Amino acid sequence: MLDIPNRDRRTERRKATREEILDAAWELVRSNGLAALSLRDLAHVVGLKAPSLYSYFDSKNAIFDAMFAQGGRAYLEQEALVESTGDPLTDLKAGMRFFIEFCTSDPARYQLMFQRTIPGFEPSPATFAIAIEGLDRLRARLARIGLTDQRSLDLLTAIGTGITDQQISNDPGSDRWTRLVDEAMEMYFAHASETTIRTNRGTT
Amino acid sequence: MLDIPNRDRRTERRKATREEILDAAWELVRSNGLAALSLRDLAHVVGLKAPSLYSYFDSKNAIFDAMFAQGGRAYLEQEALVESTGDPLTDLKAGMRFFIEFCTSDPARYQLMFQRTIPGFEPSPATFAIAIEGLDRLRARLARIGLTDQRSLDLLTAIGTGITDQQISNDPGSDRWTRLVDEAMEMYFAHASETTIRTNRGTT
DNA sequence: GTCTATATTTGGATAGAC
DNA sequence: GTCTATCCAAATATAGAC
Repeated sequence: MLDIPNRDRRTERRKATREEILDAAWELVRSNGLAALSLRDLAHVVGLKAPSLYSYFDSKNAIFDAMFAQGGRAYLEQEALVESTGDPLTDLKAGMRFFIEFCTSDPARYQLMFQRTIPGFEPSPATFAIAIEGLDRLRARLARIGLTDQRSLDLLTAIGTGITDQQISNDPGSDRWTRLVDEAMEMYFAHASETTIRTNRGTT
Repeated sequence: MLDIPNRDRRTERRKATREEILDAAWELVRSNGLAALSLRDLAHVVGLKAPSLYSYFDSKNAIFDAMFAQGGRAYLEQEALVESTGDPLTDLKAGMRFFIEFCTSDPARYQLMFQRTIPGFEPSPATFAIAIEGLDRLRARLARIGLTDQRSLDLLTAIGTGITDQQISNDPGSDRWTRLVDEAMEMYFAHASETTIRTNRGTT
């Protein structure tokens, strides 16, 4: 018998280092902000010199792209765990609680994925597809609840991002706005129900 | 008769140039974004070289500070023009329409004043005082409508900033979210009224 | 007050030795 | 794959002549 036929240790090591780099990048952007990420700092954290990073990523934006993709996959994974009860209001609350928790728990990630504040960065098509998949899941979830018209969905996303932004901007690390989620969803649900009924009456 | 006794032409000219510079700065940040403002570009627009700006402002942040103050004064002026009818819902709608219009009509100004995205910039105490005055006016307006508890105010600001952010981020220059203001305020008002009544019943 | 020239810093990115 | 050395670009800010 000869040696084990090329169980690519090299590729595995390479992948592991890539993940080390991305982990360090998250650490840095969480403490210094997204805009402050520099390749020198990043390399230093993982014990390399800046040019060595180019063996793993083509550019700084390629690193942002990989981070965006990680964020998208995390969203899909966690979103799948949100359980449906069949009761519209309960499910609406749970869905919104999840979204806001996902966003506020990592402001740097939120900034990267949902606000577009890095000059010159756009996710690659492959990465963007992950984000689109996330939006589709959200739309499907709301459709199951009975919400399909654009106007209602827009109002809902405004409430969700409003709570998220206020929480991140004005009370980071606490819950002054996030604790309003359930109340906000009750308010919204009452309104949406009434509007739908009224519309149906008008149409029939 | 001698010459007119020192009607400080020098000081007036200086002030005029300062305003020219600030006008040019607004122009640049509106078209290129707040973060992209450079002193070279700015100087070029007003027909100067970069170092000459230091005759008018101590630093780049001093320019941002002056812009912030201008924004604050504009807010106070325009806010004073919003008329009160005495009808709570009508006034609530008008107040929120004003706020959202003020913010969305100039995203760069909104970014400067309400989001804190410029690394290293904080408004000076004098400038910040203008912003505080604006917040006080807002609080007074809502108190006249009958809204005083923090929770209700927080929910309201979340809705306002949510509509603003979504409009700016996802449909700039149009009205996909801003047109929802009246509906959102009806929803909110119905909820706030109900909550208050319920609370009063519980208390009495 | 405005200019030229320059200091200083800080990035991203590349070349080529090892 | 990693390094040293370097390039290149952009930006704020200062010094000193005029």
